Amino acid sequence: MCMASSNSREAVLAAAKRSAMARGYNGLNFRDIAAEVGIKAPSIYHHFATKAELGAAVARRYWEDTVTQLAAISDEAHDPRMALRRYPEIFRKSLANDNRICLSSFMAAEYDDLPDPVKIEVQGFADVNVAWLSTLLVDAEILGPDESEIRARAIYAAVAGAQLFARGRADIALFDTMIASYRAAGLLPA
Amino acid sequence: MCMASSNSREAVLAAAKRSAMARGYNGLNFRDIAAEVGIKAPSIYHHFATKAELGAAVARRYWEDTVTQLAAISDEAHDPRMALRRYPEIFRKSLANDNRICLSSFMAAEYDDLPDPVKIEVQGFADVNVAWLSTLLVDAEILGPDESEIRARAIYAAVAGAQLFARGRADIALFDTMIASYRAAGLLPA
DNA sequence: CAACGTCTATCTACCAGTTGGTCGGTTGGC
DNA sequence: GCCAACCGACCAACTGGTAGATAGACGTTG
Repeated sequence: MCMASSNSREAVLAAAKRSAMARGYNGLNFRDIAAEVGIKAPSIYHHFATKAELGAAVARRYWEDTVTQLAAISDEAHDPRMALRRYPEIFRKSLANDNRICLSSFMAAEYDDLPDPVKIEVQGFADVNVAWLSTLLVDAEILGPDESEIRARAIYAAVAGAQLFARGRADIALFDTMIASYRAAGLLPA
Repeated sequence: MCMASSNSREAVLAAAKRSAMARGYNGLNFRDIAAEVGIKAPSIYHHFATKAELGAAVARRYWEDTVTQLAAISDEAHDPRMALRRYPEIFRKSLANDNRICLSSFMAAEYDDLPDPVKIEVQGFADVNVAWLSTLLVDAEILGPDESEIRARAIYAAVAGAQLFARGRADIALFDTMIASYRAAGLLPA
């Protein structure tokens, strides 16, 4: 019995992503993923040669999905300020989804144990976030192009930090409070 | 051959702390710690009954040490603004020490896998940071007591986030840039 | 003072569970 | 008949943890 080629692969990728957002790269494990997908562990090797490869694929898919979400936000918004205002939504959604966090934060913590291909894809997530923020900060005329990237990095780190803090208390309201505080302080546009 | 009672216990605690700041609670492992201390793994059970107990002791010691460091900063500083300015130093030191990070950030990520006693001690670290920041924000007349705690939490999360980001690139200069950006934006007092 | 028991810190040897990964075989669609 | 997708059985490495023995420091007692 075999399903259409890509179905299992996609299902593995999706299950692994969910797991990685809750338990990190070290927490990823073939048996649990397989069980969730409804196949056996060795079958995963048919789609991914090693754990490192699976991890890299998960991280890559993660930032690709994020590009889509960010694009959706900028497209829907009437002006760049409005889009920037909605930025924290992405991080909020993870918390709302079983107290999970950004895969990139988790894996930045696990830095020492990460195979190189995984590291590269993890950095990709931060890169696309910073690029999006930087562009919008310029478009919204909040900062000039010379300062926007640095500020974008600061915003990304701060929002990710708030997400991590809220996870540690399993309290999403804390996340909202911190984002509001960033706005009040001037880090994020009000 | 046996050493004075507390020496090994302290050495285990110190080695475990270093390891936890690099590889988290899940990365803690009795054999490596024992090897670093110069004893065998089962000997650790003479000082700590379980891994959870060791983890909790490490986390507790961690925030106790932080209380000392924070107190030193406020004591040395001539005014509260000066003390606040030096706050990021603590996080910077971990990065300078082999790209390690705040144990509390790491364990907030590992939240799902943490035994309850460990969770409690980990939250203690954030608590003492927030309390210290909150007091100084009021003393420096930057904020009133009604807003200071919320802002303190935001600052803590932002600085921890910057630390995490910098670790993900193994680049301490990024940390400095982000802190500078927090100051420019108004999150931290300039 | 010597003999004794005791307590602490440590050891060696071992165990069961989990992990990433391998091997050889089966199944079913094209 | 071929090939992708899958399976059961297995393995070596590593994990937290246990059992039982040993070696030395120390106070007590004959």
